[in-house]
Amino acid sequence: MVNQKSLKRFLQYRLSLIKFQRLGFEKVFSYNLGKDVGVTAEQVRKDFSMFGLKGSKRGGYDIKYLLKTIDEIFKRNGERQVIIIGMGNIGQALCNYQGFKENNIIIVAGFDLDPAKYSKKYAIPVHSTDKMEEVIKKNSIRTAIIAVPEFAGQEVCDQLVSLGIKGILNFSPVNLKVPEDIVVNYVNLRNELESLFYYT
Amino acid sequence: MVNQKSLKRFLQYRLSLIKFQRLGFEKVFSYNLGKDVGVTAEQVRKDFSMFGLKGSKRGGYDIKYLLKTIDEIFKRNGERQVIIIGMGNIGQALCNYQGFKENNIIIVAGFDLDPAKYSKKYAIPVHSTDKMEEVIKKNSIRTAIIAVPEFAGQEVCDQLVSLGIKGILNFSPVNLKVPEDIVVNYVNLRNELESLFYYT
DNA sequence: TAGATTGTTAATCGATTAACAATC
DNA sequence: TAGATTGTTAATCGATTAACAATC
Repeated sequence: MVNQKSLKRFLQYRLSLIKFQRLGFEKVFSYNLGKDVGVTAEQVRKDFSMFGLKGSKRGGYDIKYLLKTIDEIFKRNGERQVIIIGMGNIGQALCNYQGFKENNIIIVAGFDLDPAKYSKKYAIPVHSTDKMEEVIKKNSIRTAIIAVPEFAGQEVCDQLVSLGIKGILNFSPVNLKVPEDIVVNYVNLRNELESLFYYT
Repeated sequence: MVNQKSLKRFLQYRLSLIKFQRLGFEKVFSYNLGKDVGVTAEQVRKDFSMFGLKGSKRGGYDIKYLLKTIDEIFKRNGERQVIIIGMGNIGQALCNYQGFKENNIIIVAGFDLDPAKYSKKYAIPVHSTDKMEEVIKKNSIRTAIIAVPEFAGQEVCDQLVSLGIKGILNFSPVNLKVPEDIVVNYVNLRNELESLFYYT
């Protein structure tokens, strides 16, 4: 399986490439990108070669070509759909997050156990978790965000996997057990902040 | 400097220890903790020994003692104060985040360039960035959250460092250049989600 | 061409895991 | 005591970096 870290670097390369393009550049060298993103030039070349991105031994890399290929890697040309399970604090914030909308990531629906949340007051429709299967099948969803409390994390994860979800962004503070073809990215906001108090 | 990854594991050990305690246990072995948190028993023992946490060669580790020591590492006994720079979508969500409040992390104030945000409509007071110095000095703040757009990330970071901030939680998609005694934790929600579409 | 940069193999580095002596 | 677990040193592993031949 592909290196998750390098995938995330590609998204940073992309931002950097757009910057260079705006400045009028058409080509970049590995050390230009590396410096801007904060990695070595070797890392950039290694990442590119792993994904088959080719440069020219004199002229460096063509920005347009790189951007086009990176866009393909992340399916940026189509609409990218995702669902959220758990409409608490984090779930609600994410469904309003501009950073997703601006990058044609569509949050199709949210799911929650609490019927009080099925009203129309959110930016996305919110359903009972019973309807997960229906929504996933109808839209061929492959990607989901788990934003439920600790106790429900693994159970929700198991459901999602059984419904064909391949990639999970997990905000619950649980180490999820998943089959090896499923990818989980962990975000634990509390730990990221709290660990800094060590230095206080 | 201390390993950031191991610091974050300690916070997971803590959650796990609390679970064991609720179940009536007073002692745990390294393999109990490891299994629950999703790391090896060797990792647990290594982490503990790096921070000087001692167990008994027969009875394992004392839960109360571990929790007490971990609480000290993260200054959990006092009030832990932090500020947010950038009251956009992410900043607003964070200042309502229960996960912080429940763990005596206090967001003292938010800062933003937009005067329209200085009103009283948020859970925390929001000021002009001009007032950062005053607030940081008065409260002896050492920890800050950067939630500004890309273009402002580095500038805000430089300001914070010059005002004595030691730990930064950075939500802006920028590789921050900081002196080596400053610790930056990166959270890039968009990258974490978008990288999953590779598997779609 | 000469110089510069890519692409890839080898070396390094850091973190994780294995092994095992110490010992409760 | 015998058995089990810690604490730590050595081995492994994976990812990053260095080196350099290929070549534009």
